[in-house]
Amino acid sequence: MTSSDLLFDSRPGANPDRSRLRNRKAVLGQINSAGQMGRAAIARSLGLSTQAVSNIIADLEAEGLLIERGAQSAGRGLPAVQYAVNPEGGFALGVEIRPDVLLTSLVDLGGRPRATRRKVLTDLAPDKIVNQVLQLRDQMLRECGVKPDRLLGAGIVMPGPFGATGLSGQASDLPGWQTIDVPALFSEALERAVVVSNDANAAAMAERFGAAQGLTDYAFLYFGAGLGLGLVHHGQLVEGTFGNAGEIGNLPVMTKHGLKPLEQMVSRVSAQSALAAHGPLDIDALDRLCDVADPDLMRWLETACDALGQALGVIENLFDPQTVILGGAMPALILDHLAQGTPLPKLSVSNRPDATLPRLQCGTSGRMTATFGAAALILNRAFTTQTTAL
Amino acid sequence: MTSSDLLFDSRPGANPDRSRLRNRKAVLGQINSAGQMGRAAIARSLGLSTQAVSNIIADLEAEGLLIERGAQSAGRGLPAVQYAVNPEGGFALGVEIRPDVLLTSLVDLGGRPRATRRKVLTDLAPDKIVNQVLQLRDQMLRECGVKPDRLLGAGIVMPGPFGATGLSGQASDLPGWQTIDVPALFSEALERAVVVSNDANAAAMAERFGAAQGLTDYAFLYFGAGLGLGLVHHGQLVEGTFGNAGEIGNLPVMTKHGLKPLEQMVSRVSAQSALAAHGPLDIDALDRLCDVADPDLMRWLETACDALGQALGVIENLFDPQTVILGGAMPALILDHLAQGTPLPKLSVSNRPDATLPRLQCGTSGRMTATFGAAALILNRAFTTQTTAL
DNA sequence: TTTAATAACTCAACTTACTTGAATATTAAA
DNA sequence: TTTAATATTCAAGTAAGTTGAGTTATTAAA
Repeated sequence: MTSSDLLFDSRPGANPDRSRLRNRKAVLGQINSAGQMGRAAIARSLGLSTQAVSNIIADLEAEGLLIERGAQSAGRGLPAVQYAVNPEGGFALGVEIRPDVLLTSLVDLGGRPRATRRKVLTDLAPDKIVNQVLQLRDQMLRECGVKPDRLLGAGIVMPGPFGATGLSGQASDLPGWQTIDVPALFSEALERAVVVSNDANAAAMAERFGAAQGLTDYAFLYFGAGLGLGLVHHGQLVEGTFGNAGEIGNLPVMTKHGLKPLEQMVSRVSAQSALAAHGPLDIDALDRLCDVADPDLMRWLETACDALGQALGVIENLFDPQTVILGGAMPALILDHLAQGTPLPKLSVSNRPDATLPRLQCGTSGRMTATFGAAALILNRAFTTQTTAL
Repeated sequence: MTSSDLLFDSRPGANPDRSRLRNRKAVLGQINSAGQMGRAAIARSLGLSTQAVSNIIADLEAEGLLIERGAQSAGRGLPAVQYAVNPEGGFALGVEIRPDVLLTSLVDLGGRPRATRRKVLTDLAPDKIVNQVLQLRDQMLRECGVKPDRLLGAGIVMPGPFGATGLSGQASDLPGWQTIDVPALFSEALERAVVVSNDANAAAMAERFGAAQGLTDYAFLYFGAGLGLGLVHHGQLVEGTFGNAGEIGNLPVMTKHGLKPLEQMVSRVSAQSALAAHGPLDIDALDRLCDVADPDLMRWLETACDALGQALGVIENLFDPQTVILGGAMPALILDHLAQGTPLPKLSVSNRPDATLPRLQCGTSGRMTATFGAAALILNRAFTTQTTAL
């Protein structure tokens, strides 16, 4: 069994092969979310015998997916030999296709980005983009000295919503891609497992190696051009029937000027238009304005926080998440302001006197979070078993 | 292995025992959602060998969980012997505890209610209620001639939200139950598997044997005293960190009189208060008013439909469900009016030209849907494997 | 009508991966 | 120093799914 076999295969029926695969993922996932662990502790947490875990660890270590971390004494008894995920054990390619630009990343098994590329797009034709991706993949693999066979797969992020919906036909759509079988296209070209999702979902997955490490139920509010929501339930994305769950941009919120769509109050575009007097502003310009506490920006922040608070109430009451994470293509300073300044709704199931996690917090992977998240979609496949229920 | 072993045990690690259990559930679940199936077809759908399915079917049939339905020819080749779930094979107890009344049901493995009981509560003390439940269980088992060992488990429905939250302290709370370990309480008394959830979640599960048969992703809007939402993702409930997901009652909706909480516009209580001039109205009285198209009720319906349409937009855009189902303690006529009269939001990911399912429809299990659903929580355990991911 | 193709199903032997129980090593507490 | 607790490995045992050959029933073509 090679490491790329770790991905996919999730038919409902269990047989020795698939059980083995499942257990390997469970062991890796457990170690990943705990940082490091010993055989016996893993066995207990998974409900397996230590012998079984021992065998699996031997395999995973031989394949380079795990590394020994020495023994750690914890009270009476023989100290347990600790194992951790070997970041060098595998890599995932992250691809984010936007109407204007192609972003790629190479992320290691530890969730750390090792290389990134940014390429302005002039031709959106699928085969052109596939070729660019192949080139960028090779560049990044070479740059990092990674052997191609260590590449587990690729995650592709594309603008949603997918298919013909009441929200389609927006500026974010990629012309010429509507009728394409995207997973097949990339999977054939890359000869690897491929997962496709939207930016908010990918960003949510990226946080499994950041703010959401060890969490199983959380939401991610993603700032792209607009605003998207990524939902994680039991460690898996809630993508919806057609992959369009989390379209929160049109959520109506109350403002001084009546009801407005959320993303008209809370998004990069909304900030930019509130600051139109300053001329065209990119993210860095916004960052500088925030740094000097520009009054126009502060006013926008106030209205944004208010709107965000309303959205937070809806998200919390509908999902009851462990936490809600903010991130995306916004200056970290502004995200901080939002996370700190947003009024936490009182009428919420998350308004608990005994809460241990913050109800709203910032993500850890910065502006490229969706591009890294694209890769995290694949990494998640190595750490968990997908469940095709019913 | 006895049939009650079918429930629970869902540790992450796979071993022969658990794989067997998993496969048994998968076979049962597949047959249940398809109605009837042959060995080979099941094997294909689950990714198992026909031999494995054959062995499992032999066991399940011997245990009385499956019944043969004769051979069915489909093209060339030996006709496949069809199997269906034997409704008599197992039963689940449904218990709904409200502040004023105790409702119970006995539901067979086919999802059909076989007996119900309703008992006005004067004493809410946990031990008193447990005793009542034991009595009602025995009554119902006797009435239906069901042997006690055919009882798989019990689902308990209680008013949410659970734990101390910003929404707690409402009228629906059960005094004296806040600090109780409810699953343990009933599980010890009944000596059976016990699942606890809220009314909306239970109602959602009830529809797996009704309007949502064969569906894996849908939402259920439940009319109780207020309004609740049950979310089903990949055939499993999305209950949230503390079991409080789906608290949609406080969702702000726009009305002629400004923003109002959804359940102030769409709920039995809201209908009753809109019709206060008619004096106190129970569900049957509402039904009669609807039947004669009472103008006050029609006016209420109009505002309710408008509010419901807004909520529907939020649900659809956040979850992208296959369908949204309406049900609960409301007259069927009113539910029909709501399902028909609610404006389907245009700005929605569910607004698809090629949609095959209705975006909004009525459930099939009537007023007792939460009580039946309580039992369905258990039945669902017999047909699917829970996944404790990460 | 005969024959070939197709598909479902069973039997018996085989394989795989987990479990069990005994043995050993290491640490902390008595 | 002794005892209890815990981690780990080894070797044998077990359970469940797979494989491949053979049987039976049905459709479609010769």
